[in-house]
Amino acid sequence: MDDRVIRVMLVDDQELLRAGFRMVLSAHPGIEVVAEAGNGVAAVETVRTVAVDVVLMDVRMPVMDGVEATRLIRSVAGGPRVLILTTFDLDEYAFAALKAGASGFLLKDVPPADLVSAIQSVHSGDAVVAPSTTRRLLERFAVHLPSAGTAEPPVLSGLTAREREVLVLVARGLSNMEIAGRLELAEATVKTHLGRILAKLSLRDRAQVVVYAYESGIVTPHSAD
Amino acid sequence: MDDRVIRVMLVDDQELLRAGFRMVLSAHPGIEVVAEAGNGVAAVETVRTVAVDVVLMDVRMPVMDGVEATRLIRSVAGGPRVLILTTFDLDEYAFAALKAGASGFLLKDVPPADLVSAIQSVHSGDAVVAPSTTRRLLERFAVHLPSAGTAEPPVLSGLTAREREVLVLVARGLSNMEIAGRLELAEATVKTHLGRILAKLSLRDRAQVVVYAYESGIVTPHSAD
DNA sequence: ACCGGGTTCCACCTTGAGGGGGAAGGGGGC
DNA sequence: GCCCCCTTCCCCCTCAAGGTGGAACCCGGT
Repeated sequence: MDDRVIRVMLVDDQELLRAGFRMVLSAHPGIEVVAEAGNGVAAVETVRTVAVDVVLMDVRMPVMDGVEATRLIRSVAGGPRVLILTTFDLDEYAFAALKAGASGFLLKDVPPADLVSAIQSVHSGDAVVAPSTTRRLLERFAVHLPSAGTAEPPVLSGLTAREREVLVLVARGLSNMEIAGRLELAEATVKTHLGRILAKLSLRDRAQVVVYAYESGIVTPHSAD
Repeated sequence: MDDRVIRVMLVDDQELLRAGFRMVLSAHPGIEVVAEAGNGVAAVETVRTVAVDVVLMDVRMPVMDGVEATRLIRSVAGGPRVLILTTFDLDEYAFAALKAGASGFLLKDVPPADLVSAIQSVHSGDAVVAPSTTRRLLERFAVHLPSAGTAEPPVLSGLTAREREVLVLVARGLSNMEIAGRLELAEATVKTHLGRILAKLSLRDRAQVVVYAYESGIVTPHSAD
């Protein structure tokens, strides 16, 4: 059914990431990267002139985000199918993108083999969802939560880069000493960062940090590290 | 994480089909077929005596069908996960099986490589759905339909009822004193229970309890209480 | 009657966690 | 240069947390 190669477009604001995907995909004879774009507007314009089968689309981008770009691309008949790529396993983005017409949803740390098969599935009209997201999807489906909910944004905005690193490790259940070892810091430094995390997020102790991390989607059950 | 092989049980009334699956799976060193059954009743009895990690379950079977067998198998704590296999892409069966506690749903014509990765995904706690079914699932979800939900929480191995109560509150970020107040207990009692929880689950502190609770699905993000 | 497990609570002890306060280097903005 | 913020690390202090051991009660099975 697939005699021709699948023509893929990469849409992501990070060039480095696009380069990585291009390298992975170019290793496969059945796939060819025929176009790239750094934001949603460029992506929508490109699919008008270049023949594309599948779009790999980042969610977070400047100018126009992936959800809106997906909606515009899918609004055109015979247009390419869109496969969403994100860094975090955020359900809100996933569902918004799927409602906008995306055919699937994958994490950026997807193994190359899975990426290829996902592209093939999408191209043949099927939908794919990252395993970890599928589980949540099924849970929502089976339990049928009130849903439709507009979940709150992950407000870790006030946190510095270092603090976010510490937060993630706290959320994995590590002690201050273990975190210090992992980040090659003194325990005192870790305690300083953690103290600021607690203050900024209005949390009391590390256990609440773990709760916050899961509830906000910063970490997700069974996500690769 | 997966040093041991994954122990699989095949449940299908057609011997020929079991033989086919057994051959495919035996080619993989990470998977071992340790049991087989020709109907739901036999399957339920077998999982009581044989250690099984993943059950490949047919839906249509004499005596007891796969949906009911799945429900019974999943009602036992620490029981194996169930992956549903069907010949036709019938949504009704898929959804019924998923509601009964199945971790996934595949067509019998699944490529061997996909079957193996599906078994591994299910074994590691993720859910898998055949691509074509995923698409229907998403379509249904996008419209969000109503459905009668029977959500049963996963039962913990070894933990007593009281310990599970304490565990849930710990997983919500409460301190020992707060838990004591909520359950109308002395703090000493809460500490006793928590101590046993830590010992039984091989955890170090309450932060790891929170991680465990989320990872095992005892508590889930966005759940109203 | 006896035993075992669950639940409740106590006292005692040790340590990691968290808060307060300070200090020093580096880098970006003005 | 100066200031601000991030990052790094220190000391001191307090207390919740976790570990150990013991005890009492109830209930169900032997």
